[in-house]
Amino acid sequence: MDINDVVVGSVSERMQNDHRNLLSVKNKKIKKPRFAFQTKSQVDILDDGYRWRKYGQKAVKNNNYPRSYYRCTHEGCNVKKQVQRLSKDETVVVTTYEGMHTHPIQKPNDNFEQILHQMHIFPNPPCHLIN
DNA sequence: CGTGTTTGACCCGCGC
DNA sequence: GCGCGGGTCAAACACG
Repeated sequence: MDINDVVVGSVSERMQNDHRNLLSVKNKKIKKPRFAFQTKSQVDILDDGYRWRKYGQKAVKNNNYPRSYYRCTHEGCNVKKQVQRLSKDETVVVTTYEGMHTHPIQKPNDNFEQILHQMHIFPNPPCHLIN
């Protein structure tokens, strides 16, 4: 995919509450970092340099396309990510990262630098919505 | 043979 | 208490 296809914007639709997120919010102000962004790509496999292992796939309401759940395969790195495709626009893919990587990238990827750069630009769009 | 995907079952919180 | 929606597990399978 082309980096130019990355759409810089916040996710309009609110993501589901995470159990752990609710817990941490309840206990403290600690909120798990959650970065969501949309990409315009034919393929929903966005390789950002990390190794992802799919652990689930569920259908989404109001959406004909399923949502895929991925987890970082690195030991001790419990970063999760879910990829969802909009039924409205098949070419738009919503990618939501959960947690932060604490290890170097395992796979060189030129696009990743730029994607990371894009991600750094955004704060946490749905942050206030989650809390 | 090691690693990642598929896919139905399972679990849990919530609303009725 | 039960059903449902959403998230995860894990065994079987695919592929290099």
